[in-house]
Amino acid sequence: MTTPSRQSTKQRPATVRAKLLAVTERLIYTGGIHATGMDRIVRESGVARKSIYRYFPTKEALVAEALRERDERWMNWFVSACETAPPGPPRLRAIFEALADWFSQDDFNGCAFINAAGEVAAGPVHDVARAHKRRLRDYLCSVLAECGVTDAATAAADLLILVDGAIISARVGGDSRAAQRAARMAHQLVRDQNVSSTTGDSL
Amino acid sequence: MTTPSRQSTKQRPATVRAKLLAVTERLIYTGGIHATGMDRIVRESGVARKSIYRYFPTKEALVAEALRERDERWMNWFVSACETAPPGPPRLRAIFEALADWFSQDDFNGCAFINAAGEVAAGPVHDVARAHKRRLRDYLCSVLAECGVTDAATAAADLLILVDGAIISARVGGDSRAAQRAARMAHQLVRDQNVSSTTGDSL
DNA sequence: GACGGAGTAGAATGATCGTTCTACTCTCTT
DNA sequence: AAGAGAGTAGAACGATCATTCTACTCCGTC
Repeated sequence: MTTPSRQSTKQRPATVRAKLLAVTERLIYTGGIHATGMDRIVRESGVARKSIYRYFPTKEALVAEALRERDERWMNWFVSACETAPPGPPRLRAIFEALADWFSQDDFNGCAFINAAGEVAAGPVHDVARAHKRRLRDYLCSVLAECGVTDAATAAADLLILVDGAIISARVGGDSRAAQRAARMAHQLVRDQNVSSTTGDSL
Repeated sequence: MTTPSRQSTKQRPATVRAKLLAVTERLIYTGGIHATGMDRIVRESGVARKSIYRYFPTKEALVAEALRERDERWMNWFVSACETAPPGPPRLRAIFEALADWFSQDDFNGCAFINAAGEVAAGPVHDVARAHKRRLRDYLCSVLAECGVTDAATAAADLLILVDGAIISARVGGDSRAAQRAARMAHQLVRDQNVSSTTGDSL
Protein backbone atom coordinates (compact mmCIF):
# COMPACT_ATOMS: atom_id res chain seq x y z
CA MET A 1 0.00 0.00 0.00
CA THR A 2 2.94 2.31 0.61
CA THR A 3 4.03 1.81 -3.02
CA PRO A 4 0.75 1.39 -4.88
CA SER A 5 1.85 0.84 -8.47
CA ARG A 6 5.60 0.20 -8.68
CA GLN A 7 6.97 0.03 -12.21
CA SER A 8 8.79 -3.13 -13.20
CA THR A 9 12.31 -1.74 -13.07
CA LYS A 10 13.83 -5.04 -12.11
CA GLN A 11 16.72 -6.17 -14.28
CA ARG A 12 17.55 -9.67 -15.46
CA PRO A 13 19.91 -11.24 -12.91
CA ALA A 14 22.52 -11.98 -15.57
CA THR A 15 22.77 -8.34 -16.63
CA VAL A 16 23.06 -6.88 -13.15
CA ARG A 17 26.65 -7.88 -12.51
CA ALA A 18 27.73 -6.93 -16.02
CA LYS A 19 26.19 -3.47 -15.91
CA LEU A 20 27.53 -2.91 -12.41
CA LEU A 21 31.08 -3.68 -13.49
CA ALA A 22 30.83 -1.68 -16.70
CA VAL A 23 29.60 1.43 -14.92
CA THR A 24 32.16 1.06 -12.13
CA GLU A 25 34.95 0.71 -14.67
CA ARG A 26 33.87 3.83 -16.50
CA LEU A 27 33.43 5.93 -13.37
CA ILE A 28 36.76 5.06 -11.78
CA TYR A 29 38.58 5.59 -15.07
CA THR A 30 37.02 9.00 -15.50
CA GLY A 31 37.10 10.27 -11.94
CA GLY A 32 39.42 8.07 -9.94
CA ILE A 33 38.70 5.48 -7.30
CA HIS A 34 38.34 7.54 -4.14
CA ALA A 35 36.39 10.27 -5.89
CA THR A 36 33.81 7.75 -7.08
CA GLY A 37 31.25 7.09 -4.37
CA MET A 38 28.90 4.15 -4.09
CA ASP A 39 25.97 6.56 -4.47
CA ARG A 40 27.19 7.43 -7.94
CA ILE A 41 27.64 3.79 -8.88
CA VAL A 42 24.14 2.99 -7.63
CA ARG A 43 22.59 5.89 -9.51
CA GLU A 44 24.34 5.37 -12.83
CA SER A 45 24.16 1.59 -12.92
CA GLY A 46 20.57 1.30 -11.72
CA VAL A 47 21.68 -1.53 -9.45
CA ALA A 48 20.44 -1.42 -5.88
CA ARG A 49 22.94 -1.14 -3.02
CA LYS A 50 21.81 -4.45 -1.61
CA SER A 51 22.52 -6.18 -4.91
CA ILE A 52 26.00 -4.68 -5.14
CA TYR A 53 26.92 -6.07 -1.75
CA ARG A 54 25.51 -9.44 -2.74
CA TYR A 55 28.10 -9.69 -5.51
CA PHE A 56 31.02 -7.97 -3.83
CA PRO A 57 31.86 -7.81 -0.13
CA THR A 58 33.41 -4.33 -0.29
CA LYS A 59 33.91 -1.44 -2.65
CA GLU A 60 37.56 -2.41 -2.94
CA ALA A 61 36.60 -5.85 -4.26
CA LEU A 62 34.19 -4.29 -6.74
CA VAL A 63 36.85 -1.89 -7.98
CA ALA A 64 39.44 -4.65 -8.27
CA GLU A 65 37.06 -6.79 -10.30
CA ALA A 66 36.12 -3.85 -12.53
CA LEU A 67 39.81 -3.25 -13.19
CA ARG A 68 40.32 -6.93 -13.91
CA GLU A 69 37.60 -6.65 -16.51
CA ARG A 70 39.18 -3.57 -17.98
CA ASP A 71 42.43 -5.47 -18.21
CA GLU A 72 40.62 -8.11 -20.23
CA ARG A 73 38.87 -5.64 -22.49
CA TRP A 74 41.87 -3.37 -23.01
CA MET A 75 44.22 -6.23 -23.81
CA ASN A 76 41.70 -7.66 -26.27
CA TRP A 77 41.42 -4.31 -27.99
CA PHE A 78 45.16 -3.81 -28.02
CA VAL A 79 46.04 -7.25 -29.33
CA SER A 80 43.42 -7.18 -32.06
CA ALA A 81 44.53 -3.67 -33.07
CA CYS A 82 48.11 -4.92 -33.36
CA GLU A 83 47.15 -8.04 -35.23
CA THR A 84 45.69 -6.10 -38.11
CA ALA A 85 49.35 -5.89 -39.12
CA PRO A 86 51.42 -8.94 -40.14
CA PRO A 87 53.95 -10.32 -37.64
CA GLY A 88 57.39 -8.77 -37.45
CA PRO A 89 58.34 -5.08 -37.73
CA PRO A 90 54.96 -4.02 -39.14
CA ARG A 91 53.26 -5.32 -36.03
CA LEU A 92 55.77 -3.48 -33.90
CA ARG A 93 54.78 -0.32 -35.72
CA ALA A 94 51.11 -1.16 -35.20
CA ILE A 95 51.66 -1.10 -31.44
CA PHE A 96 52.38 2.59 -31.51
CA GLU A 97 49.73 3.35 -34.08
CA ALA A 98 47.23 1.79 -31.68
CA LEU A 99 48.63 3.90 -28.86
CA ALA A 100 48.40 7.05 -30.99
CA ASP A 101 44.76 6.29 -31.71
CA TRP A 102 44.10 5.73 -28.03
CA PHE A 103 45.82 8.94 -26.95
CA SER A 104 43.72 11.00 -29.35
CA GLN A 105 40.40 9.72 -28.08
CA ASP A 106 38.26 12.27 -26.29
CA ASP A 107 37.85 10.18 -23.17
CA PHE A 108 41.54 9.26 -22.94
CA ASN A 109 42.59 9.66 -19.35
CA GLY A 110 45.88 7.79 -19.21
CA CYS A 111 46.30 4.19 -18.18
CA ALA A 112 43.64 3.11 -15.71
CA PHE A 113 46.14 0.83 -14.00
CA ILE A 114 48.84 3.44 -13.61
CA ASN A 115 46.22 5.80 -12.22
CA ALA A 116 44.89 3.16 -9.84
CA ALA A 117 48.34 2.14 -8.66
CA GLY A 118 49.16 5.78 -8.00
CA GLU A 119 46.07 6.16 -5.87
CA VAL A 120 46.37 3.11 -3.64
CA ALA A 121 49.67 2.03 -2.17
CA ALA A 122 49.05 -1.70 -1.81
CA GLY A 123 46.26 -4.27 -1.78
CA PRO A 124 44.25 -6.08 -4.47
CA VAL A 125 43.89 -3.00 -6.66
CA HIS A 126 47.64 -2.57 -6.87
CA ASP A 127 47.98 -6.28 -7.63
CA VAL A 128 45.61 -6.01 -10.57
CA ALA A 129 47.63 -3.11 -11.93
CA ARG A 130 50.84 -5.08 -11.68
CA ALA A 131 49.23 -8.11 -13.32
CA HIS A 132 48.07 -5.93 -16.20
CA LYS A 133 51.57 -4.63 -16.84
CA ARG A 134 52.91 -8.16 -16.76
CA ARG A 135 50.33 -9.30 -19.29
CA LEU A 136 51.14 -6.35 -21.52
CA ARG A 137 54.85 -7.08 -21.29
CA ASP A 138 54.23 -10.73 -22.18
CA TYR A 139 52.40 -9.69 -25.32
CA LEU A 140 55.13 -7.23 -26.25
CA CYS A 141 57.58 -10.09 -25.81
CA SER A 142 55.70 -12.21 -28.35
CA VAL A 143 55.68 -9.36 -30.86
CA LEU A 144 59.43 -8.87 -30.41
CA ALA A 145 60.07 -12.58 -30.81
CA GLU A 146 58.29 -12.38 -34.15
CA CYS A 147 60.71 -9.63 -35.10
CA GLY A 148 63.60 -12.01 -34.57
CA VAL A 149 64.89 -10.12 -31.57
CA THR A 150 67.46 -12.03 -29.55
CA ASP A 151 66.54 -12.00 -25.87
CA ALA A 152 62.98 -10.85 -26.47
CA ALA A 153 62.25 -10.94 -22.76
CA THR A 154 64.76 -8.20 -22.01
CA ALA A 155 63.66 -6.18 -25.02
CA ALA A 156 60.04 -6.51 -23.88
CA ALA A 157 60.87 -4.89 -20.55
CA ASP A 158 62.54 -2.09 -22.51
CA LEU A 159 59.55 -1.76 -24.80
CA LEU A 160 57.18 -1.61 -21.84
CA ILE A 161 59.14 1.37 -20.56
CA LEU A 162 58.60 3.07 -23.91
CA VAL A 163 54.87 2.30 -23.90
CA ASP A 164 54.29 3.48 -20.33
CA GLY A 165 56.51 6.50 -20.83
CA ALA A 166 54.51 7.47 -23.89
CA ILE A 167 51.26 7.13 -21.95
CA ILE A 168 52.56 9.44 -19.23
CA SER A 169 53.95 12.00 -21.65
CA ALA A 170 50.67 12.03 -23.54
CA ARG A 171 48.51 12.32 -20.45
CA VAL A 172 50.51 14.38 -17.97
CA GLY A 173 52.75 16.33 -20.33
CA GLY A 174 50.17 16.71 -23.06
CA ASP A 175 52.68 15.57 -25.66
CA SER A 176 50.57 14.84 -28.73
CA ARG A 177 53.48 13.11 -30.45
CA ALA A 178 54.42 10.80 -27.60
CA ALA A 179 53.46 7.64 -29.47
CA GLN A 180 55.56 8.62 -32.48
CA ARG A 181 58.57 9.36 -30.29
CA ALA A 182 58.26 6.01 -28.56
CA ALA A 183 57.89 4.30 -31.93
CA ARG A 184 61.17 5.77 -33.15
CA MET A 185 62.99 4.59 -30.04
CA ALA A 186 61.44 1.15 -30.36
CA HIS A 187 62.74 0.99 -33.90
CA GLN A 188 66.24 1.75 -32.69
CA LEU A 189 65.81 -0.86 -30.00
CA VAL A 190 65.03 -3.78 -32.30
CA ARG A 191 67.60 -2.64 -34.87
CA ASP A 192 70.37 -2.67 -32.29
CA GLN A 193 69.20 -5.97 -30.90
CA ASN A 194 69.35 -7.57 -34.35
CA VAL A 195 72.63 -6.12 -35.61
CA SER A 196 74.86 -6.78 -32.62
CA SER A 197 73.46 -9.42 -30.34
CA THR A 198 75.64 -8.91 -27.28
CA THR A 199 77.91 -5.96 -26.64
CA GLY A 200 79.02 -6.47 -23.07
CA ASP A 201 79.22 -2.90 -21.83
CA SER A 202 75.89 -1.27 -21.10
CA LEU A 203 75.71 2.45 -21.85
CA MET B 1 39.23 29.29 33.63
CA THR B 2 38.23 26.54 31.28
CA THR B 3 41.88 25.93 30.43
CA PRO B 4 43.75 26.81 33.59
CA SER B 5 47.38 26.13 32.65
CA ARG B 6 47.80 25.71 28.91
CA GLN B 7 51.28 24.70 27.82
CA SER B 8 53.06 26.96 25.37
CA THR B 9 52.61 24.80 22.28
CA LYS B 10 52.47 27.80 19.99
CA GLN B 11 54.86 27.68 17.08
CA ARG B 12 56.84 30.52 15.54
CA PRO B 13 54.76 32.04 12.74
CA ALA B 14 57.55 31.50 10.22
CA THR B 15 57.73 27.78 10.87
CA VAL B 16 53.98 27.12 10.66
CA ARG B 17 53.66 27.36 6.93
CA ALA B 18 56.84 25.40 6.31
CA LYS B 19 55.90 22.54 8.59
CA LEU B 20 52.38 22.47 7.19
CA LEU B 21 53.64 22.12 3.64
CA ALA B 22 56.29 19.57 4.53
CA VAL B 23 53.82 17.32 6.33
CA THR B 24 51.22 17.71 3.57
CA GLU B 25 53.78 16.81 0.93
CA ARG B 26 54.83 13.70 2.81
CA LEU B 27 51.28 12.52 3.51
CA ILE B 28 49.96 12.94 -0.01
CA TYR B 29 53.05 11.27 -1.45
CA THR B 30 52.67 8.31 0.87
CA GLY B 31 48.92 7.87 0.86
CA GLY B 32 47.51 9.87 -2.03
CA ILE B 33 45.53 13.11 -2.07
CA HIS B 34 41.97 11.94 -1.44
CA ALA B 35 43.02 9.42 1.17
CA THR B 36 44.75 12.15 3.18
CA GLY B 37 42.26 14.00 5.34
CA MET B 38 42.66 17.38 6.96
CA ASP B 39 42.44 15.69 10.36
CA ARG B 40 45.61 13.80 9.59
CA ILE B 41 47.38 16.92 8.39
CA VAL B 42 46.32 18.78 11.53
CA ARG B 43 47.44 15.97 13.81
CA GLU B 44 50.82 15.31 12.20
CA SER B 45 51.78 18.91 11.52
CA GLY B 46 50.66 20.31 14.87
CA VAL B 47 49.15 23.23 13.01
CA ALA B 48 45.64 24.22 14.01
CA ARG B 49 42.83 24.01 11.48
CA LYS B 50 42.23 27.71 11.74
CA SER B 51 45.83 28.44 10.87
CA ILE B 52 45.74 26.16 7.84
CA TYR B 53 42.77 28.04 6.44
CA ARG B 54 44.52 31.32 7.09
CA TYR B 55 47.28 30.32 4.68
CA PHE B 56 45.25 28.39 2.13
CA PRO B 57 41.63 28.88 1.12
CA THR B 58 40.98 25.20 0.41
CA LYS B 59 42.59 21.80 0.74
CA GLU B 60 43.13 21.79 -3.01
CA ALA B 61 45.19 24.97 -2.78
CA LEU B 62 47.24 23.51 0.07
CA VAL B 63 47.89 20.34 -1.90
CA ALA B 64 48.84 22.27 -5.03
CA GLU B 65 51.30 24.39 -3.07
CA ALA B 66 52.77 21.33 -1.36
CA LEU B 67 53.30 19.75 -4.77
CA ARG B 68 54.87 22.96 -6.05
CA GLU B 69 57.32 22.75 -3.18
CA ARG B 70 58.03 19.13 -3.93
CA ASP B 71 58.73 20.10 -7.51
CA GLU B 72 61.30 22.56 -6.22
CA ARG B 73 62.93 20.12 -3.83
CA TRP B 74 62.89 17.16 -6.19
CA MET B 75 64.37 19.13 -9.07
CA ASN B 76 67.08 20.52 -6.80
CA TRP B 77 67.95 17.02 -5.66
CA PHE B 78 67.89 15.66 -9.20
CA VAL B 79 69.99 18.42 -10.73
CA SER B 80 72.59 18.34 -7.99
CA ALA B 81 72.76 14.54 -8.23
CA CYS B 82 73.36 14.82 -11.97
CA GLU B 83 75.90 17.59 -11.62
CA THR B 84 78.23 15.45 -9.58
CA ALA B 85 79.19 14.15 -13.04
CA PRO B 86 80.92 16.33 -15.68
CA PRO B 87 78.83 17.60 -18.59
CA GLY B 88 78.30 15.35 -21.59
CA PRO B 89 77.71 11.60 -21.67
CA PRO B 90 78.82 11.06 -18.05
CA ARG B 91 76.10 13.39 -16.89
CA LEU B 92 73.60 11.55 -19.03
CA ARG B 93 74.62 8.37 -17.24
CA ALA B 94 74.29 10.15 -13.90
CA ILE B 95 70.62 10.82 -14.66
CA PHE B 96 69.82 7.16 -14.52
CA GLU B 97 72.12 6.47 -11.62
CA ALA B 98 70.15 9.07 -9.69
CA LEU B 99 66.90 7.39 -10.74
CA ALA B 100 68.23 3.98 -9.69
CA ASP B 101 69.10 5.38 -6.26
CA TRP B 102 65.65 6.91 -5.98
CA PHE B 103 63.85 3.72 -6.99
CA SER B 104 65.68 1.72 -4.35
CA GLN B 105 64.74 4.01 -1.48
CA ASP B 106 62.39 2.49 1.07
CA ASP B 107 59.84 5.26 0.79
CA PHE B 108 59.86 5.32 -3.02
CA ASN B 109 56.29 5.51 -4.16
CA GLY B 110 56.60 6.53 -7.78
CA CYS B 111 56.46 10.07 -9.08
CA ALA B 112 54.29 12.28 -6.88
CA PHE B 113 53.17 14.25 -9.93
CA ILE B 114 52.21 11.24 -12.01
CA ASN B 115 50.28 9.93 -9.01
CA ALA B 116 48.58 13.27 -8.45
CA ALA B 117 47.71 13.70 -12.12
CA GLY B 118 46.22 10.21 -12.14
CA GLU B 119 44.03 11.06 -9.17
CA VAL B 120 42.58 14.38 -10.29
CA ALA B 121 41.42 14.97 -13.83
CA ALA B 122 41.95 18.71 -14.09
CA GLY B 123 42.49 21.81 -11.96
CA PRO B 124 45.50 23.36 -10.25
CA VAL B 125 46.93 20.05 -9.08
CA HIS B 126 47.07 18.73 -12.61
CA ASP B 127 48.67 21.98 -13.73
CA VAL B 128 51.45 21.61 -11.18
CA ALA B 129 52.10 18.08 -12.41
CA ARG B 130 52.34 19.26 -15.99
CA ALA B 131 54.64 22.12 -15.00
CA HIS B 132 56.93 19.69 -13.20
CA LYS B 133 57.26 17.48 -16.28
CA ARG B 134 58.02 20.53 -18.38
CA ARG B 135 60.74 21.64 -15.98
CA LEU B 136 62.22 18.16 -15.95
CA ARG B 137 62.18 18.04 -19.76
CA ASP B 138 63.92 21.42 -19.92
CA TYR B 139 66.71 20.16 -17.71
CA LEU B 140 67.05 16.97 -19.74
CA CYS B 141 67.32 19.20 -22.79
CA SER B 142 70.26 21.08 -21.28
CA VAL B 143 72.04 17.81 -20.48
CA LEU B 144 71.51 16.58 -24.02
CA ALA B 145 72.77 19.84 -25.46
CA GLU B 146 75.96 19.33 -23.49
CA CYS B 147 76.26 15.92 -25.17
CA GLY B 148 76.34 17.63 -28.54
CA VAL B 149 72.97 16.21 -29.55
CA THR B 150 71.47 17.84 -32.62
CA ASP B 151 67.88 18.89 -31.93
CA ALA B 152 68.20 18.53 -28.19
CA ALA B 153 64.59 19.62 -27.73
CA THR B 154 63.23 16.61 -29.58
CA ALA B 155 65.66 14.27 -27.87
CA ALA B 156 64.61 15.69 -24.50
CA ALA B 157 60.99 14.72 -25.15
CA ASP B 158 62.25 11.22 -26.01
CA LEU B 159 64.38 11.10 -22.91
CA LEU B 160 61.46 12.19 -20.74
CA ILE B 161 59.53 9.19 -22.05
CA LEU B 162 62.38 6.97 -20.94
CA VAL B 163 62.53 8.57 -17.49
CA ASP B 164 58.77 8.40 -16.88
CA GLY B 165 58.57 4.91 -18.31
CA ALA B 166 61.31 3.76 -15.97
CA ILE B 167 59.46 5.28 -13.01
CA ILE B 168 56.29 3.42 -13.92
CA SER B 169 58.05 0.12 -14.53
CA ALA B 170 59.86 0.44 -11.22
CA ARG B 171 56.78 1.35 -9.26
CA VAL B 172 53.90 -0.49 -10.88
CA GLY B 173 55.74 -3.38 -12.48
CA GLY B 174 58.28 -3.77 -9.71
CA ASP B 175 61.10 -3.86 -12.25
CA SER B 176 64.24 -3.38 -10.17
CA ARG B 177 66.35 -2.79 -13.28
CA ALA B 178 64.11 -0.21 -14.89
CA ALA B 179 66.67 2.59 -14.54
CA GLN B 180 69.39 0.50 -16.18
CA ARG B 181 67.10 -0.41 -19.08
CA ALA B 182 66.20 3.21 -19.65
CA ALA B 183 69.89 4.14 -19.47
CA ARG B 184 70.74 1.71 -22.23
CA MET B 185 68.01 3.10 -24.46
CA ALA B 186 69.12 6.65 -23.70
CA HIS B 187 72.61 5.69 -24.78
CA GLN B 188 71.29 4.42 -28.08
CA LEU B 189 69.27 7.59 -28.43
CA VAL B 190 72.20 10.01 -28.22
CA ARG B 191 74.46 7.75 -30.27
CA ASP B 192 71.98 7.70 -33.14
CA GLN B 193 71.39 11.41 -32.84
CA ASN B 194 75.10 12.12 -33.14
CA VAL B 195 76.04 9.67 -35.90
CA SER B 196 73.34 10.43 -38.44
CA SER B 197 71.69 13.75 -37.86
CA THR B 198 68.65 13.38 -40.11
CA THR B 199 67.42 10.19 -41.71
CA GLY B 200 64.09 11.14 -43.16
CA ASP B 201 62.11 7.99 -42.58
CA SER B 202 60.91 7.44 -39.02
CA LEU B 203 60.66 3.80 -37.97
C1' DG C 1 -0.50 -21.64 -5.88
C1' DA C 2 2.95 -21.07 -2.54
C1' DC C 3 7.56 -20.27 -1.60
C1' DG C 4 12.20 -18.74 -1.93
C1' DG C 5 15.81 -16.37 -4.23
C1' DA C 6 17.15 -12.18 -6.26
C1' DG C 7 15.96 -7.91 -7.59
C1' DT C 8 14.51 -2.54 -6.30
C1' DA C 9 13.86 1.63 -3.37
C1' DG C 10 15.39 4.02 0.05
C1' DA C 11 15.97 4.93 5.07
C1' DA C 12 19.44 4.59 8.57
C1' DT C 13 24.04 3.87 10.59
C1' DG C 14 28.29 5.59 12.28
C1' DA C 15 32.43 7.40 10.49
C1' DT C 16 34.86 10.79 8.17
C1' DC C 17 35.04 14.50 4.92
C1' DG C 18 36.26 19.72 4.25
C1' DT C 19 35.16 23.79 6.41
C1' DT C 20 33.73 27.17 9.97
C1' DC C 21 33.44 28.93 14.48
C1' DT C 22 34.24 29.97 19.44
C1' DA C 23 37.33 30.64 23.05
C1' DC C 24 41.65 31.26 24.61
C1' DT C 25 46.98 32.38 24.58
C1' DC C 26 51.05 34.04 23.17
C1' DT C 27 54.06 37.69 21.16
C1' DC C 28 55.16 41.64 18.99
C1' DT C 29 54.48 46.62 18.44
C1' DT C 30 53.43 51.15 19.61
C1' DA D 1 50.20 48.87 29.34
C1' DA D 2 47.23 47.76 25.79
C1' DG D 3 45.77 46.14 21.65
C1' DA D 4 46.24 43.69 17.41
C1' DG D 5 47.64 39.75 14.99
C1' DA D 6 48.54 35.05 14.72
C1' DG D 7 48.80 31.00 16.97
C1' DT D 8 46.28 26.57 19.54
C1' DA D 9 42.47 23.44 20.96
C1' DG D 10 38.57 21.59 19.81
C1' DA D 11 33.50 21.70 19.15
C1' DA D 12 30.25 21.92 15.50
C1' DC D 13 28.37 21.97 10.74
C1' DG D 14 26.36 19.84 6.83
C1' DA D 15 27.75 16.75 3.33
C1' DT D 16 29.22 12.51 1.94
C1' DC D 17 31.47 8.15 2.81
C1' DA D 18 30.90 2.77 2.82
C1' DT D 19 27.90 -0.31 4.68
C1' DT D 20 23.61 -2.36 6.64
C1' DC D 21 18.81 -2.91 7.06
C1' DT D 22 13.75 -2.90 6.21
C1' DA D 23 10.07 -3.39 3.15
C1' DC D 24 8.42 -4.66 -1.03
C1' DT D 25 8.20 -6.99 -5.94
C1' DC D 26 9.18 -9.93 -9.35
C1' DC D 27 10.09 -14.57 -11.31
C1' DG D 28 11.14 -19.43 -11.65
C1' DT D 29 10.23 -23.80 -9.61
C1' DC D 30 8.47 -27.36 -6.84
